[in-house]
Amino acid sequence: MKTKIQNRNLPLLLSQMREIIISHFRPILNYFGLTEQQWRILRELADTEKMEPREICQSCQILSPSMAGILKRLEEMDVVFRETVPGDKRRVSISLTAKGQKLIAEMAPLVQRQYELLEEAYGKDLIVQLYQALDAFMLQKDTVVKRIDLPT
Amino acid sequence: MKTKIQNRNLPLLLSQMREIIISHFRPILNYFGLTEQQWRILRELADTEKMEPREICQSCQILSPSMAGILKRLEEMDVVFRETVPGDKRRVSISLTAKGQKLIAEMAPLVQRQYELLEEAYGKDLIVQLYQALDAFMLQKDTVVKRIDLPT
DNA sequence: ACTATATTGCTAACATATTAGTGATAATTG
DNA sequence: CAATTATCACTAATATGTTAGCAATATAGT
Repeated sequence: MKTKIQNRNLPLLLSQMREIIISHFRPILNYFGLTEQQWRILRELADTEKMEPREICQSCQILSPSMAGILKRLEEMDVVFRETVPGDKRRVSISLTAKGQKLIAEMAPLVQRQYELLEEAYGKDLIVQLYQALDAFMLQKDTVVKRIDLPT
Repeated sequence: MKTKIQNRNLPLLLSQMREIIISHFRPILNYFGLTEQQWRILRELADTEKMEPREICQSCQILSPSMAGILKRLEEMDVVFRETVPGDKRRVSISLTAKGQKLIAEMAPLVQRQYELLEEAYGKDLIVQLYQALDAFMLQKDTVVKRIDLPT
């Protein structure tokens, strides 16, 4: 036996990479009492203003069932609010409250400064190279990939 | 107000990238009744034979408290077993059972074939570029990065 | 109009993540 | 040797991930 997989584990490599980066920002989030998911959502809302849960799910890599609980807590924290979409009673729209905008404004310079420190430490080249590789891939993200046949 | 973060969200970009890749393998894992974490662990064990929980946690990006439950379930599935390390009664060692090795042997060719399909679809260049960027970063992963001062 | 289907957000149940903390053991120090 | 500290695996509590499925509403086709 003793089978080994010949290919490297690309998803794991990406997870490890992400962990290295996010570890430098986690202290900031913790300081403001936010979880990673909460911060991801607030940050998207800062860029896009109004978003519907489904859109937030897609861009923030969070599933709908998780989103329900997270949004509920963000509402209780009074940093986001929801309003129904006129003309479609199923849909709702999420936005930052004034308190939420104030929070973003307070965190933004700290986050940006930490990104600068990251570039200083690793060198701008490495970071740029990584962004380029990721962007090149993302441009083709809708490429159709064949799926292997699974035994029935 | 209306503050925006100037930098792109690198951790999110890496998560999205990972999701694109892993989505092509998830059907294989599901077919064999494995979760992503379970597969990650089995795959590492296939490469390294004996590993202690702490080592698995590090390489598989899983925290110790999660590991306890995951290993318990893998034991119940009879794909791994644990033995105590002689000379240190705190430590244990995890290995694949015969059944676990058989499972790996069965899955390996399917996983490898899917990696090939991935390369065919996206082009080898894109994949190589991505590996190079990640590897270059990983070589420097122990670089010391300054941390911003958080307001007291 | 009427039916069938799709979409949206939600809940339930279970698995895993996250953080803090525990008991047992080992290593270190005085 | 005794006392302190560190390490290791684990548990507890809560948050989120994952999968399946539901009710309400919207859309398309007849």
